[in-house]
Amino acid sequence: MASSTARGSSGTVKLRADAARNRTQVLAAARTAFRELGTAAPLDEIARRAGVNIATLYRRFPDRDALIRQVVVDGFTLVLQAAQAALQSAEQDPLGAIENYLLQVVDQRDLIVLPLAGGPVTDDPEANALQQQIAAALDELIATARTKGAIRTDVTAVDLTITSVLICRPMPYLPTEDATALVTRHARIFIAGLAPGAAQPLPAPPAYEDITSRHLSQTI
Amino acid sequence: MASSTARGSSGTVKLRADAARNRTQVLAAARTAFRELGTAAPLDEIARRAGVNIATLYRRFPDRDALIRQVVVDGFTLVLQAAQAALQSAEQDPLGAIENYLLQVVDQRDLIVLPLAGGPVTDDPEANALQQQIAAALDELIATARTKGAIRTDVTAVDLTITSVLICRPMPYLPTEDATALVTRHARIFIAGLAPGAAQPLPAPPAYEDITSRHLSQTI
Amino acid sequence: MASSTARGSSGTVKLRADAARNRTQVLAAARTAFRELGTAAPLDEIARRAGVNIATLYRRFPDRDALIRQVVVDGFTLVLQAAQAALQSAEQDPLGAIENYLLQVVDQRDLIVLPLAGGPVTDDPEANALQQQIAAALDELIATARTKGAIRTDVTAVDLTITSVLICRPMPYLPTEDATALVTRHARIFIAGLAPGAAQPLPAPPAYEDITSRHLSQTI
Amino acid sequence: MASSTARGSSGTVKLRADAARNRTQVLAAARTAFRELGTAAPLDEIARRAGVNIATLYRRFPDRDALIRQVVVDGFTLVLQAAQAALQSAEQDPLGAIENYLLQVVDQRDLIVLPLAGGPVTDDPEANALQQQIAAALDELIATARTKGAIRTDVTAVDLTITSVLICRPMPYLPTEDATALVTRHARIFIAGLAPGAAQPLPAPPAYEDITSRHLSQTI
DNA sequence: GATGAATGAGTTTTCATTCAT
DNA sequence: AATGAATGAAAACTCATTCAT
Repeated sequence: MASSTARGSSGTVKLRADAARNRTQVLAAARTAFRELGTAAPLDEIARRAGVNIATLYRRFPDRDALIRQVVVDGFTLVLQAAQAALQSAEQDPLGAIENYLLQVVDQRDLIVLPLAGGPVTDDPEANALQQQIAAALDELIATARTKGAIRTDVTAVDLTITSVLICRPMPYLPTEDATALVTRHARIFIAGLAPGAAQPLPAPPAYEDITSRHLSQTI
Repeated sequence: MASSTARGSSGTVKLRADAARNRTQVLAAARTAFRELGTAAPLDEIARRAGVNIATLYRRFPDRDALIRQVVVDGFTLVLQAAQAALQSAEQDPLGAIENYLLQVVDQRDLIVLPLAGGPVTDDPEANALQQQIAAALDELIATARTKGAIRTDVTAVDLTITSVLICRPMPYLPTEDATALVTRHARIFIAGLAPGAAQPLPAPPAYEDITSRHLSQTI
Repeated sequence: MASSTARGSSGTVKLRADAARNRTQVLAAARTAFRELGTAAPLDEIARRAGVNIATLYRRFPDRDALIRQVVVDGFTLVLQAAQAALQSAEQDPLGAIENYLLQVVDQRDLIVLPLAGGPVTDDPEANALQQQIAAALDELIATARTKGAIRTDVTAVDLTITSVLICRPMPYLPTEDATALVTRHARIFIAGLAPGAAQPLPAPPAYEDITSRHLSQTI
Repeated sequence: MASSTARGSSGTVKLRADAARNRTQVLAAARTAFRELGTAAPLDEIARRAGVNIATLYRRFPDRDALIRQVVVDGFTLVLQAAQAALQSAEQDPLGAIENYLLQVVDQRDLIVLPLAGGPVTDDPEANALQQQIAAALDELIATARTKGAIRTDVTAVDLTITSVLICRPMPYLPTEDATALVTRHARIFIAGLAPGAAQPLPAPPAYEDITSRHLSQTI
């Protein structure tokens, strides 16, 4: 999928084997470079890490934005998979399903580059579509849990969204294991806070529409 | 303070009025530029936003690092104040004190630029000192709360630290109010999760020392 | 004028002496480079010829277009001066005035870089204004000459315009003197052809409006 | 001819049908690209316009020069045909023959890419030969006309040459019909100026030898 | 014979930093 | 103290050319 095809003017096309390999390597290098250096990371540094010539990078991704977009789409795909996997067990164990979702996001946070300081994600249709699917899945997850009385009634899918974003923010100067350990703890405490009866009611979240499209496309 | 003095070879000196004003403006511009563009934001862009010449910026801050350092120190100062303020009420209402701390950080998150992707904070003695004071205050806050049985026993000051970091991460493409609303909700749920009896015990956090000094100076 | 001022967002500003000198040199270098290599001439080659750093060139002219535009405007200015000078003697000697105009353009053709292959002139207001003044002056020149019966009645100002363009086209691989000699002869024959009674009536020219604005701005 | 053969080490060879078609398309694309963008036009842009792969272009034309050379030779061929056609009627109507020549050049100017700013034509034997034949034909045309007293005695074949060059210069930003109309008028006026008795004697042209070979090969 | 792909060598453009006013 | 200006070095981007399929 993302790793072996490219979109041209006439839809998705199959790449030659070596080209597909290069494309994958560039994306992997971009992912880590973006996390370490921000989305303004030098493109030739990315090419170097990927072991390809800078012009090869440009052949696959005509500009920085195209590269960012694909990295983001790849990340969104993983998030969607986590959400859909969680839905499987939502009926039996709603809170556990939410926990599974968040912890899976934590585990894969190195691969999930949500838009960072330094560069917007333009309105990419693929990203937008994924985003809506994620929202739908999280909505269902929350609805199921609420129906079963497994979570506070004032928690919404938006809260899972923003938590996903925060969890995935890179912390470049912490060793990966430490960052993961800290974020895991954070997620666990957050999940505990989802349980009903615990606390004061939450203030109203912004309307989902207000943070969608352009805006949310930037942050998850 | 930070806005009207500068450290030279002979210690802190009083600036001329216009110079002090320029310095303040540069710091404000840097703060927002860092949040929007990352700490690699062009220095002349910062000068432009501050309405001063690039050479004037250089006169105040010999290099990018000096500028970052001061912005971070200003942010740390605010965090420390929030922590110390919270300590005042810790005896009477420990969980409320923690809540006060976190919500105050949320409220001021626009002013708190904790180190971002794109540039490390070098070992600044002033930043390090503040960081230790923050750690001490949060330690005391947690200790008091734990003694009073107001929080789960497996929660530590480190959890407050990492939460502060996550809360303050910029979300450049969300309108400020929306970002704040979302983060506020996140903080409230997290705080609820701090209450005792709620959940499964947490995994052990990394040793505080492991994430301190160079490392933590980068992430809080 | 063009050599010592620059237009910023707040109108025309006086340049520092050294900056003005650099600006002039860059324009001179651009003029010849454009004639020799086309408007796609490497900008660093132009900077080199001007004896300034490439970044200095960019400081004065934010992109290639700005540079082209100014070179064109400078050329248009010379053409306008030639047309207005010719008007002085139009009453006494109409055909001689036209001849003076064309031969003056020939003489200065090295300084007159009318838009060349390789780069459009965007709709620059200054260029457009000059162009209209040129058209007005040539119109008057032709009208006077026609009234006096000094030229064929089917000749129009457009014919002078297009002739100016052709005359000024660079011939990079001819020695300057040869090119000038050849073009001078060409102009003289053309002028002879303007006399009345000589030849068959010409086919109608395109409407002036049709070749004005965007279009004519490209060719004179 | 030019469109269906290629010169290899063993002389001219017949191309396979598809190869010949590709070659023709490349030449046509090159012709327009050169007129629009100058002879420095990107080769892959030319390949794109021709609908062939860049490597296919290279197979036919080993370098840019070979491509330019063929385009120029094709143009020279058309010019020669026009000159020779004009010679047919030179005896009966000398001035009409000259007019026929120039107007035919005007009509075909889109197909005639005489060397442009941006790149020299190397000394191609085929081009040189054509050029000499053109010069001979124009010489004869002028000689005949002069003998018959149909033109001014100070006009030479060089004047026809330079006029041909000027006429053919591309005016990329004018609609083709407008450009042609304007140039047609220009040519008609010029032709009128050729008639005897009209004007002051012209200054001497540069010696034919001085502008021949390398130089003239660049400009006609 | 044709093409997708890769690359090295430019060229353009930006930016941190220093200098002269 | 502040600014306009200049510059070297880096980064973005393009393009001619060759190679493998």
